[in-house]
Amino acid sequence: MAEDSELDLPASIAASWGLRERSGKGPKPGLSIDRIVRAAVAIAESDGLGAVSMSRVAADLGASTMSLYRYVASKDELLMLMMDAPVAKPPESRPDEGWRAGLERWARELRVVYLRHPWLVRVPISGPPITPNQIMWMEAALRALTGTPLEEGEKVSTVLLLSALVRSDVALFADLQDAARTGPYLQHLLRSYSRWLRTLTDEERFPAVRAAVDAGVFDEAENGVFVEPEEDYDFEFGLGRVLDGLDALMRSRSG
Amino acid sequence: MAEDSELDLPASIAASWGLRERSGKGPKPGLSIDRIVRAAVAIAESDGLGAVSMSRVAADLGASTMSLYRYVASKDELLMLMMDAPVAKPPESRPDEGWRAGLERWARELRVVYLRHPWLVRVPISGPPITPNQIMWMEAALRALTGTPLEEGEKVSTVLLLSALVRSDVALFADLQDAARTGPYLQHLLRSYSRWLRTLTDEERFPAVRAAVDAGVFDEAENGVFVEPEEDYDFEFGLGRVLDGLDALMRSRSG
DNA sequence: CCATAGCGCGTATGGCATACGCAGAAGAGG
DNA sequence: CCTCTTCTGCGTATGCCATACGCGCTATGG
Repeated sequence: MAEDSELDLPASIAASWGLRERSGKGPKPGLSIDRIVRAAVAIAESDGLGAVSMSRVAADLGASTMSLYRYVASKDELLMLMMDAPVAKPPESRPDEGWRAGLERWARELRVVYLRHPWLVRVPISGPPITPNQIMWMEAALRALTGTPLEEGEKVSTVLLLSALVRSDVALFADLQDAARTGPYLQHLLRSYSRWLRTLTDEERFPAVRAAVDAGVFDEAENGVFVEPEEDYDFEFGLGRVLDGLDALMRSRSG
Repeated sequence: MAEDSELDLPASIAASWGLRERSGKGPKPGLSIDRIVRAAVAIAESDGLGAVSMSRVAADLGASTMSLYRYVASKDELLMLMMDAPVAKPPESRPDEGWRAGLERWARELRVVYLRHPWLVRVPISGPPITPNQIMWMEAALRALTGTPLEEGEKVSTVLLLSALVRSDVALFADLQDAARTGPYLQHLLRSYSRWLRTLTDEERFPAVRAAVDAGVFDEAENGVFVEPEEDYDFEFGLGRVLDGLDALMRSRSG
């Protein structure tokens, strides 16, 4: 009864925090959570998240499908662990830089990680983060905000806001990549998005959308700009606005 | 060759824009896209997006599974149409209110719609919006920004940013609802999130997270606050920051 | 009146996650 | 050394799922 709260965390998650004791009995395990997660990530990396099935992962490891369930209770658990793997270590905090530079760097680096693994935004999220690396990223962002006049709740809200910004930005890129994989059909649809939008929106009912379309805002996808989004316009704009808004709040408090 | 660009839009999407001519031949259709979408939405509403299958939709309509494919080319298409249905009509623009009040109202109303239909954030998005109501919401937001010193691209970025804010906020609520549906297991896990976070994070490696936990930031889920989030703290904070950031940018330009 | 286009749907295929149980491996305690 | 317990890999089976295909029918335009 003393440790009942210990027991209801998924076993593999507990393992990722290093909280499992091997009983030493029984046969030596032929696989490991780590190898399974790595294999699953490799599949997502090359063929997209949709290609990750228990049978495929097992086949790539030369094992049978059901043997995976000795290590992972369900596919959902595997997905949770997959989300934790590629984010690796968050950026170190530099004491010399202010909160703004710190958050900027944090958000940009998170975005780079997500861009390298676009399938991350496709994992259906089921609850707040509990895996180690996810928490470490949160720690890094919160650390950049220590010493600011924000309340704790506001700091967490800020981190959520920045994460949402990164995820939504990368989602646009993931769309393009998925489309490219699915075949030329969706790809063509995306490329002609601007044209379609113009066809469907008449000047009377959609003047504002038309203005944006005619200004060429949606032509990015038609050229290749979207495909190598090292420095993305949308993202930098959103990041700038959010940080400006934080700056305004802090100034109104400290001064 | 003149109309080739007309042909590669999914038929049901074209129908939702009112672009289909019925040929009048053949038997009378026993179903309609509208009824199918409504039935699918009803299922998502009551049992979650995961319960929406072609067979379930057909059964609820008293039809066979395959008959649905006469109206909808694929389940993905159905999902697209489902996303369009509940957002209905966006708020009307009020000429007397400024951009800030307009965007505030827009974001809050969008959030209310999403909160009423939390499954919306669970639909895997596959590309930019093309359905009529989605575009009308975009129009409404862009309209609130006409007359501001923002460039067209910046206006669109702003709308994307606000949508991301709404979606990420509602996603938290959707987690809770899904957990409640899945059974008491996940529900309990979510309720004890704060406790778990505290157990897993030691003071040395996670001082900032600990500070937030100890300040009670994550206790919301433990009480019922999260469940009736009519006015949510995170959301209003994020919205305020983004609008403040926009305000700063506009001031720096117009003055 | 009949060709044709649109309709409903039965059947079949190939995928998926995963429950269950068996057979064997290997350390633990006597 | 023996046996019991625990853990392993995995074959089999269940019940979902989306959807390709083709047949029989219907109603209308020519």
